[in-house]
Amino acid sequence: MTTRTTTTGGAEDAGARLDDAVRRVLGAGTALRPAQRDALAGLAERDTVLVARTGAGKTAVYAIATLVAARLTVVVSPLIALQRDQERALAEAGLRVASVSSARTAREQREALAAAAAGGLDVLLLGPEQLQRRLVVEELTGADVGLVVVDEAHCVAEWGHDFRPDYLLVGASARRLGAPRLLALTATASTHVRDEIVRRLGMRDPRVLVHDADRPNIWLGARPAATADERDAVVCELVADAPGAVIVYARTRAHCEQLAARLADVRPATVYHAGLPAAERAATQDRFLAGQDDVVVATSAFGMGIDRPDVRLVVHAGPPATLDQYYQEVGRAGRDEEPARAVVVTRAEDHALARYQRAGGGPRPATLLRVLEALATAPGDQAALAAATGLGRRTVARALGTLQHVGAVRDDGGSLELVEGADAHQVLADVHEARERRARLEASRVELVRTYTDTTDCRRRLLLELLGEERRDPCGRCDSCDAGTALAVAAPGVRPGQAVQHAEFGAGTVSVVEAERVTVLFEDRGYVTLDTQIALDAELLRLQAR
DNA sequence: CGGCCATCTATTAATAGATGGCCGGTGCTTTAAT
Repeated sequence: MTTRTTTTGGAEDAGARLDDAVRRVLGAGTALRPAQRDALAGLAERDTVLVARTGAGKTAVYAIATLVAARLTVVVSPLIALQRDQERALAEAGLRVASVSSARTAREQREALAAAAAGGLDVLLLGPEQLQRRLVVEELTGADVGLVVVDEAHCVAEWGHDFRPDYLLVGASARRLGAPRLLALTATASTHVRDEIVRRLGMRDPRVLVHDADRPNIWLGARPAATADERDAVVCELVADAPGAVIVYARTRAHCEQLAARLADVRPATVYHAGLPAAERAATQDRFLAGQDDVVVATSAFGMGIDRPDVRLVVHAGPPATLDQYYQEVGRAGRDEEPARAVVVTRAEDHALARYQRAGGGPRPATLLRVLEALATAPGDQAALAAATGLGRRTVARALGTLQHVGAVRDDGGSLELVEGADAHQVLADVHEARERRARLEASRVELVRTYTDTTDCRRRLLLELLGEERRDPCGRCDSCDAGTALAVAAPGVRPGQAVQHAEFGAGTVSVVEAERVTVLFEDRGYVTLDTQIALDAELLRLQAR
């Protein structure tokens, strides 16, 4: 175990250290961008959520912070492929970096952890699952961890609940490493996703910095279709007419295959989804990134790490899962700042799939009871609980995430404990309540996608307000603005972020303001779209003073 | 919730239409067998 003491020689010294770190990471003559400067200032004192577009240099932020602090930074990253990219970039900047994942041999993993514990590393990259391994926890507990970075932090909110439950445990794991500072990074997050990131990671009084949400060079549009055939025909027509590189998003693997086959007459297209062999997926991605292929038809699997500058069109054949995800996928267009387009083509029935996929289930009450019993009689870590209950590790992780969320379980230095006085029936009731609330929120997020696809108001304003940026005027770069159907907002005083009280739905926050409608995020109901004038006139909705 | 496939039913015997059941996205991990 090594504890490094940093000599703090006043502000001048700190300033010099920062300048030196900036030079080392960005190269001589490159200045920090505003987003980077904001994030770095104050990171030493407070947990931070940084929402900034891809390419804004989020990696450089923690690289610089690491050099300034001269302590170990642990980076939680969702994909091994991303870890690999980051490792390369950080090594190029001269940082001592390693990663722990199943892509590494047991020996490499031990060496990386030993180096981390001995002060021989600047950055250690790993996935959330690794933080549940005893070996990893023990080594890192002895390390001098100053900062935990959660990269692609929207995964905490979007994947934790069902898909990758270990994401729900990242906050507790981070605190176990000696309560280091937390930095959450993401390119896109609506206000409620940001809130959830903060809550789930257990951040204390964090700064939430949002930069450059808008991508002004991307024209936004939506096209309705009466039938599936018409929808796919419109998609093909859009692809045929588009210059340069195109990404087509579909919701199912089968639909990807169908669309690619149909496109073959128009433009050659490759398919990308998680059902394909890893080697084929990698080859498809490489060919697209290298500019050898220009059209990819993909599910949402084609996402993080896709950074090709000259994508001219992103088409969605069917509605995206959520608007958060939509903006993330749209954001892969026009990274070179040249004009690009994003069009979603939908048929009303297509929203059904999203409703199904987001309904979610969560652990069954019987499963929760077994885990609760095991916790009462034999507390231990995740692996021990899996053995004690006879449940899979994944099931246990899911149950623990759920139980932590309702405050029934505490993660205390490697061992999980039942909170004193927790009553099983009460816990199950709390879980049920939390699940109902979540189901309502998820259902409302699906409806919000419909609000977007169906609006005749300015689409950009709608998207940006959801992401927490207020726009008063139509953007002039979407189909609604082109058609002249986007109107200035009629009801002044109803603004994004405004706290409101609704007669039936209770307390909420204004999320999106259209000309005649307002979408409010209610704490208990999720997103609800109301006719502004009617709601105000009937006194259903009251604006709260700040 | 809706699409798709297999099976069933009805009826101018090979095909149309109805019915029921199943499936749908995202990635880490680890282990067992070559």
